[in-house]
Amino acid sequence: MFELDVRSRKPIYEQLVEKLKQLIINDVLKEDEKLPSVRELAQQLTINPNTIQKAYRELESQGYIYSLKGKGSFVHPSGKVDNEEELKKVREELKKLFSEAIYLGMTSEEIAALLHEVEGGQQDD
Amino acid sequence: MFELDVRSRKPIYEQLVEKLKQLIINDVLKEDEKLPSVRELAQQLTINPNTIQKAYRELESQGYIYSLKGKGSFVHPSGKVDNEEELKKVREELKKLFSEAIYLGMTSEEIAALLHEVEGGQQDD
Amino acid sequence: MFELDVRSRKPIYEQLVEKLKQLIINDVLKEDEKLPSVRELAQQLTINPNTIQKAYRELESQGYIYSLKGKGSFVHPSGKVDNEEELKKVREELKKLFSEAIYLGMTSEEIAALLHEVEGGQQDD
Amino acid sequence: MFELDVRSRKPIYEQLVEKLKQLIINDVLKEDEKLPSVRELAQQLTINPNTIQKAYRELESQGYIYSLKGKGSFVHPSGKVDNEEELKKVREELKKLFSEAIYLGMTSEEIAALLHEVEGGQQDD
DNA sequence: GTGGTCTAGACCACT
DNA sequence: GTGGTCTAGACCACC
Repeated sequence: MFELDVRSRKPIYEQLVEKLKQLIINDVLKEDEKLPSVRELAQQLTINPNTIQKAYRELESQGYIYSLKGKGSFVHPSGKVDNEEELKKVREELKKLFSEAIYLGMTSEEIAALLHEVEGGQQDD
Repeated sequence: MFELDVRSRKPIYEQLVEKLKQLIINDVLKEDEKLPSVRELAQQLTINPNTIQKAYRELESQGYIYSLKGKGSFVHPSGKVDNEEELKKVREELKKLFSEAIYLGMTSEEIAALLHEVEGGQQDD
Repeated sequence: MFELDVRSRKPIYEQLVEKLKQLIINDVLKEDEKLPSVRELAQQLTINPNTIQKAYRELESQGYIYSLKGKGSFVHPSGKVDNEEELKKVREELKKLFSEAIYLGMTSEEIAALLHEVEGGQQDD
Repeated sequence: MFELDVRSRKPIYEQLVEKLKQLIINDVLKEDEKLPSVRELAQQLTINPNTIQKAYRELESQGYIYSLKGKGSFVHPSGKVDNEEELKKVREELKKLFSEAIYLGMTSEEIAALLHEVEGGQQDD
């Protein structure tokens, strides 16, 4: 399903969160689709189930998925994502990254090009 | 000078690195300007000097400052920052953030507006 | 495993970095092989664990090893070492050393012989 | 006469030692030629005289110069340099650098080319 | 007085 | 049990 870089200094559960977020964002995992079970995914990735558990908990608290006891975890419909807090974080991050990119020599045209490249490849809901 | 969150999961020295990077990028700390001494900053922030030094050392290895025994630490002239590796990381980060921002409902116009806001406020060397 | 000179003006952690680099370069420590744990090595060498960690951290930032929380530190596969910057430094060092060697009376034949001696003893990946 | 990089993490007196060594090796400073006086050089480079003093002391102990009380410091005739100890160090350094260069991807041909380049540009006594 | 190194010892996060 | 962070406090090298 996806690759984790065990060599990264980033904790595995964080990598999992990011990867799953990307899958949801890019509509590979559709609204209300069931995610693989903790045990299943743990076996597939040969990773400790606790680590998967932690990633799912994080995704839930960020509003990307919801869990039903005894049934599993599911993708949260995007329109309903509780996003105010997340949006604020993203805006702050963007501002920080923009100034860093410019400092390192990128022009705003290059940055905008990158934006439109991403925009083009993404499915809107 | 700035606020640190000692309770954050993010290590203090990393917060320091980020804050100082921002000050350098936004030209608050100018080329070859002296940073506060390790001990001085430690006292100001009521933090252990070793922690400050760890941050300074990281900034040095990333090319943002240089340190002279017996003299102090200084802002590295921006033209000489080794940036190829850093730039690659920044580009990846931007792409990830763009897709996340769009997913959370931002339009590319809003993002572009944010970019130009940052661009306007930044002093070129 | 190796000898350190605690009396040297060269810091212990730098001596450690050099020794470990040599072991990696000469393929004594193979790709993805686990290095001794920080505490283990500290005990073996009767040196403070923090000092070992400083060395490991430096090796990591230079691309020679990677560290995983809770698992240990491992040799980075050589193909992936970021080497452009390092190579530049090495070339400068070589030129300086060559001129010094010649000044002290070595012939270029003697130097070349030394080179081939090293070359013969080294395992390529 | 020469440039010192105040931004280098290498102590200034060590930079001085290296620069002067290079001048002697490349025959810019000839046998028995008088070096600039400590005070003179200190003023030229706007550097503390103690720092110059320390560099001269180091060069003397390595056999590159000799000092006459009240007269100044002079270049040691190269044939008479006490070089056994230095040579041993240089050989060790060369071996270490060779293996590092090969590890980073240089071929022995490239290294040899570098050697002959240096050899060609150097004046033998 | 400045940065840099080292120790001893505590506590946390991850697996 | 592993690496990572942080503190407190000592000592050194450089200018």
